[in-house]
Amino acid sequence: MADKVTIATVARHARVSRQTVSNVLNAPHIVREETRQRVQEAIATLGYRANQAARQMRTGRSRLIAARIEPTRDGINGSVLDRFLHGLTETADAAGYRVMLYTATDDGQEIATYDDLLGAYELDGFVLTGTDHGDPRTAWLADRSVPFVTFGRPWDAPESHPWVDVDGAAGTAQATSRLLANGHRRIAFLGWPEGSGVGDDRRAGWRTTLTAAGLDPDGLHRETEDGVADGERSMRELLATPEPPTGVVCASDSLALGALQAVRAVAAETAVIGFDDTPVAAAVGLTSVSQPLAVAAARCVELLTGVLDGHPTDPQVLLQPALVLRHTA
Amino acid sequence: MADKVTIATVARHARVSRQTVSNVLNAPHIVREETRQRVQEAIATLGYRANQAARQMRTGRSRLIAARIEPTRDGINGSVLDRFLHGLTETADAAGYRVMLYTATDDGQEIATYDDLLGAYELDGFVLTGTDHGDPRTAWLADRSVPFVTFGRPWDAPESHPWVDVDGAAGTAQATSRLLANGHRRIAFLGWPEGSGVGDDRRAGWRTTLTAAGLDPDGLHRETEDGVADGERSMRELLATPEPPTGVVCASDSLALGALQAVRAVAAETAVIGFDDTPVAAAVGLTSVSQPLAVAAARCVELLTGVLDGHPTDPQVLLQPALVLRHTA
DNA sequence: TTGTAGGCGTTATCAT
DNA sequence: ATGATAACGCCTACAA
Repeated sequence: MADKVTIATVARHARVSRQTVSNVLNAPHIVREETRQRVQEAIATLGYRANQAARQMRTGRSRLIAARIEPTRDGINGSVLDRFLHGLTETADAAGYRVMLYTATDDGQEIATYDDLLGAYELDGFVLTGTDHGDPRTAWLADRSVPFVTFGRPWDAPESHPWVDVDGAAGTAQATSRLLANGHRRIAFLGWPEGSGVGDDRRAGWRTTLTAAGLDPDGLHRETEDGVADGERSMRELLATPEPPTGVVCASDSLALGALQAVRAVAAETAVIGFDDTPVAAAVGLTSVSQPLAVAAARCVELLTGVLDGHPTDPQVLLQPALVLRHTA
Repeated sequence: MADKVTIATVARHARVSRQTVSNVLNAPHIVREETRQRVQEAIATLGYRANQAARQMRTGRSRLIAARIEPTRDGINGSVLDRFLHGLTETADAAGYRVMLYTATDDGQEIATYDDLLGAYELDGFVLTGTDHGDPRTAWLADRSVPFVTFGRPWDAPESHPWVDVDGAAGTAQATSRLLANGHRRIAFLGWPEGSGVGDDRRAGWRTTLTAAGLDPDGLHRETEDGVADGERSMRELLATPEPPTGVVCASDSLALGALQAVRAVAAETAVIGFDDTPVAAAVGLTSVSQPLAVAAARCVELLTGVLDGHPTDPQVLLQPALVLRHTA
């Protein structure tokens, strides 16, 4: 490794004081143009980079944000997080921040990790994913006034902290409308047990759309855990009813894939729409609701850096999903 | 936020000097047991955490390693990286390191990022994925003696740097053997154009196994880009030959999924085996070769921290994949 | 507009 | 075995 280039090296090279170099970096407007040029040149030729550790010691800011990486549970929906993280890293980078990863198996452990991360690395902020009712993590962070954003609404208290989310109800409403437009009248919904914010939201979009069309949603929905097998089982049940649905909207691509298998097993023609537009959906030709993940990630970074850099933006962002049409509906 | 707890706070609380606290942390053996206990207690009650920035300034080490997150290209194979990153984060954590993310669109840009990261954050090391023949990135890092490990062999010079890889040839050999054991004699291979280390390796496993069984592999393989549509097209070609294969081994789950669709389209019974055991494979019941990604990640961290902490281990690790049997073979 | 002095929290060196 | 002192690179007063 070459000799370390510090602010002093640059100062010597540009024949100015260290302070002037620092000013060029942090307050360019107070430096005379000619001097600024000379310093910039020196910086470029020497390949100087401000040492973050030293800067952090002085300013207390690390320009680091943390995000959790989860153990691809079901696998199919895991790719959502993957794409979100990628977007996060790109946008953070552009804003001069870096993303640090951590894992946690439960909320308690995750909070302990916050403590660690904050103490050791003085992280500037957190991006949380998968929040739910009464999330202890947000309370902990808020108590200590640690800046954070969640990707996902706080279902209890919508205005309690900055968040970015995708309008799931609008997504399932779009899906349901699509089926209605195609002439379907008996449209079912496959989702998760009542009580999860995300799941209830997605079901609501389907329900209100059906109701608005003068149709009765009763008996046309099934609730299970998220999984291909669960989706298949539920769909079989629906297909076995006296008046089986001719179309089904699902809360996830996993459920949709299961539904699709059930449909094909009995050689039915039932239309199927999934949620998340995962690679699996693309691969099997499944019509699915797509979340704008890159945009969501970018908004998260904007919100966070806005707070950090003192130019806060509108703290709640609800993005609209889009229906990606393929072969199944 | 509560008052910052520094080494001085702990020292005062335990009625020792700052240096003694530091010694308890970094060289416990030279501190008298009784003193050590008292200091440990103070650390615990105060919730003290060594400030990494300050430590880094002094030692020049950040306890940070970097890994790239890629834009889920095909999507199906993207989950491989996802699972690898998760493993990386977990193992690094256990070893006292943190993972920092970066993105890059090409090798040149990635190298520029190394420069940034090294200059600004003094990263301790890198974990590279997806290396190929004559990779400029490894050369750059080696030139500057930056510690790094690759997940993937340097196909040119196997001993040039530490790496961890999965034996792809062994994987396709297993797959081929499985088909042979099931009585298949015409076993095809769907892979990528010659020239990629990984692709050639996987094809070699199939070829040698067939040859060893006294069978002729000629004309039974197709090379395309990686994608579901490509796999389907190639498989259609093979199925249209006078003596179509009764089984096919694929270099990826994407190709295998395409192959499966081609097979089903003509209502053939051809056995299909994929590679990577992605969630898609699990979802559609595709038999696939599974890479031990968590283990690979753990080995990468071991290799890297071994070098960093001065107890280097065997620098080349080749792991064995396993065949996951499902419905398609 | 530019230069000087001090300190952020830690650890290495040296002295006790 | 323990303590004092200096230094890592930077930034923020303040002085010139």
